Amino acid sequence: MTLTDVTITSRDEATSREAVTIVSPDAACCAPLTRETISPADAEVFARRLKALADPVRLRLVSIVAASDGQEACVCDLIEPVGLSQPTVSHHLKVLTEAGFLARSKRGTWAYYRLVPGALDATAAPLVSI
Amino acid sequence: MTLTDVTITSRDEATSREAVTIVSPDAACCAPLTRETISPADAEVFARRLKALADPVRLRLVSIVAASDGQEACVCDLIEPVGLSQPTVSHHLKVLTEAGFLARSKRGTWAYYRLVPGALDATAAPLVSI
DNA sequence: CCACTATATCGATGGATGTCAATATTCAAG
DNA sequence: CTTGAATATTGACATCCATCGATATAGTGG
Repeated sequence: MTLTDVTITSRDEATSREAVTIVSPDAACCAPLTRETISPADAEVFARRLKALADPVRLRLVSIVAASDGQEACVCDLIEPVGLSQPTVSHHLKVLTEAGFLARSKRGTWAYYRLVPGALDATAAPLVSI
Repeated sequence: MTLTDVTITSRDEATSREAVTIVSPDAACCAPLTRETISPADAEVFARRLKALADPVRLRLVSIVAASDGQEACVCDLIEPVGLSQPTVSHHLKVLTEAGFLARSKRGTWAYYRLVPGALDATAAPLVSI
């Protein structure tokens, strides 16, 4: 991403939120940044992924799927372990799928959710390099 | 970790009326777990930590602090970059501090927030081993 | 003590989210 | 085509959360 030096006005609740970037070194009066910071857009994307995981039920669902044979589990086998209603489990699985952590494949009447390889690692990696 | 009661008893008796379901000889009818799954309590704790990070503003705050000299930044230097009100920034910093990602130290009138070493890595680690 | 600055807390508010019951949809079997 | 089962979607509701303005608290200097 490109650096855009922006004179940040006061809190004029305008919509220019994407333009906030790191401070150029010459204007280092207050906070000398030694590295580049995450861009607002990247933070938004990353937060969305983390939010999909930041739920105890969804963490358990991912864990059960990951621990299942072939890293794949049927919905009917996920309802009982988490102890919630079928629509709720379906909702959580949808959130995880839309976030890229699970993938759905239907076989007959059953829907199987499998772990997307590398999805969890791809989310963990930016954390250590933040 | 403790192994929660993984009753792998299938719900086979549900269809015991007259339909003799043909079960494949490999007996992999439902969900054979090959590994241990996360406990509900651990999922709750982990989800709480992830939730503290799953916000674009907080991710940017952590990033700015991490990129600052000495991995430490004053509140007054964090308000402008994120473009939000001072109470809101203070709120986010509190959330991050209570979650163990930041630590606060007051010097004079100013409050400095610094990165807690290893906190991010400790959160990223369980993700890859889920 | 008083004024000023930096930060934290409080109260309110609009929007996001987790949950369920009811219903729709999809698919296999008769 | 009709029935039944597995799953997804919808609508409603309660709760949580990000944000702000107003205010309180703490620390510095006169």
